[in-house]
Amino acid sequence: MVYFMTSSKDEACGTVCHGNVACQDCSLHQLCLPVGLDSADLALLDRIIRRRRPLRRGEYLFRAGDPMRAVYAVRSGSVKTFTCSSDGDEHVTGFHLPGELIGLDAIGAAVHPRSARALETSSVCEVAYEGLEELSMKIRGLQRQLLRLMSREIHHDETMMILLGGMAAEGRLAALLSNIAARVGERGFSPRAFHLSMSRNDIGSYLGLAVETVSRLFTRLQAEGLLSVQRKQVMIHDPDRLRRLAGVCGDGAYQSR
Amino acid sequence: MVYFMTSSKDEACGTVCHGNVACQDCSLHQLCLPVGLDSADLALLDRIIRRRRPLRRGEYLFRAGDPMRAVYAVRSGSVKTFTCSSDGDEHVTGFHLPGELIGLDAIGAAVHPRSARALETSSVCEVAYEGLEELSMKIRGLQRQLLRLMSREIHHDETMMILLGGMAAEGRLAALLSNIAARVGERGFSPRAFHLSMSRNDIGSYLGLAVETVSRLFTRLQAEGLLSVQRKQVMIHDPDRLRRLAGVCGDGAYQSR
DNA sequence: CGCTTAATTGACTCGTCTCAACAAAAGTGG
DNA sequence: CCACTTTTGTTGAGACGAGTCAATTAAGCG
Repeated sequence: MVYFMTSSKDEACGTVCHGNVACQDCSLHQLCLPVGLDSADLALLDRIIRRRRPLRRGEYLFRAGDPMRAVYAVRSGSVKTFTCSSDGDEHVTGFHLPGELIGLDAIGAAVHPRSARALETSSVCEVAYEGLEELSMKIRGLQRQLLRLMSREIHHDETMMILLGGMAAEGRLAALLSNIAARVGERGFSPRAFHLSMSRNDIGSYLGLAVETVSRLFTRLQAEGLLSVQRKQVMIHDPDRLRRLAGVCGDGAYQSR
Repeated sequence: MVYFMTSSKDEACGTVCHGNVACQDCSLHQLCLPVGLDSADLALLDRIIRRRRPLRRGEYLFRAGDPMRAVYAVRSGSVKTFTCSSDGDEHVTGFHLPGELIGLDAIGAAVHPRSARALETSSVCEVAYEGLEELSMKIRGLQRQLLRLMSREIHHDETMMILLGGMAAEGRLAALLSNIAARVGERGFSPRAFHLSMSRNDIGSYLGLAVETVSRLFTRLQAEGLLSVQRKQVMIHDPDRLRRLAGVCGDGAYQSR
């Protein structure tokens, strides 16, 4: 199993792939599709899930235009989704951490509208969509969780729209970092110190900023003592101030620029 | 029934509210939740739907923070969804035409994350969420359509993210106008000439632009002969060129700025 | 028919992009 | 294992698109 020989440096969340664990034994149990299912239901769910061999950094999970046959759950590592513009360069639409579902935007047209590739060595569960639809009719908890996850995705994307439409560069980066910190935290790792698996280019593309701007912002935030960063390793010193920069108030409302 | 005495000028899509039509007899049948249901199923669906009295322009359908008990389908008129920033001004997250569902972003947290208010006199169907979850377990076609609509919403929001993150002001407005034109067209009205029910302010907020910029863009697009606009009435003269400005190529890919 | 709100237009400012150079990693092959 | 190339990230200087402020006009609305 040569695939598992990835350096720890190459793992964003520290999650190491342990081969073919069933949903039942998966540590992402309480974040992913299985939330609220009993072990009988989990056994049914397992039947429509295929654990693929891990993807190496840069490998495609699927490409824009591929027919949609499954949705995917990240099990370890991280994945980005993106479109290519006519002149060839990418626009990143999302970064996906373990426990998160990819491909939910493809259900409507039965075709994947974006491409997905691994940001680092990553393993992924493939959930046959037909089976998922079928099972959701039988297992109330599964349907509920699927709808919940899709709803959250909508909410997250709306939040990004507000961010991109209403906040200046600094706020955008602060929001992304706060968001990643929170998600890393939910997965049981320190929200204060983590590894960014994506390049500055990807960050810029996601936030609608030039790479140079992203780089300058990191330098600025570091100078202001909010965080320290070297290369891809980030340490957050003042999470509250970072969140305030990101425009989130106590009540979750956003402040305009 | 004083509510139905709205001037035709006040209706974005020309759809006039006809009172308590059942889903079966609704002209939005093939766009809304009922897609693919037979009349027995439609009768069941009708039982969880309440037709509310029409909203007048500016009336709230729900407010950010309200507990989520239902999702809503626009029946006539149009509705905007938005958040308020801490200093009180709005950020618009969506415009919703007849047949479109509102409140799908609230399922995850069981609380509405945004507010919704009518842009003009509008009628709306209230779909009790608990009933919808229940019924989707029984009616395969309903589940399928609900998932499809949510997936399309995700796809649409991603497209907006790409737009806001990657395109200049002109492209953003062109994209919005093309999009509205297409949706108006799907609803059986002319995609070449329509009424914008939202203010320049709303458009600016939605596109992440200042009102003044929106105004100047309209003037510029008109000067270039792409469209003519007076007040809220828009006539598109060159839909292809507009779509090209919006950055959409034949294959649906986007071009960067 | 005034009053208020919405839309337009102009002048000026500023944030972010672009272009360009350079530095530091990270691969690549002898 | 080291020299070389390529990729990725950082920094600086200048340009420009879109924001802000301010004034004016045009619509709605009571």
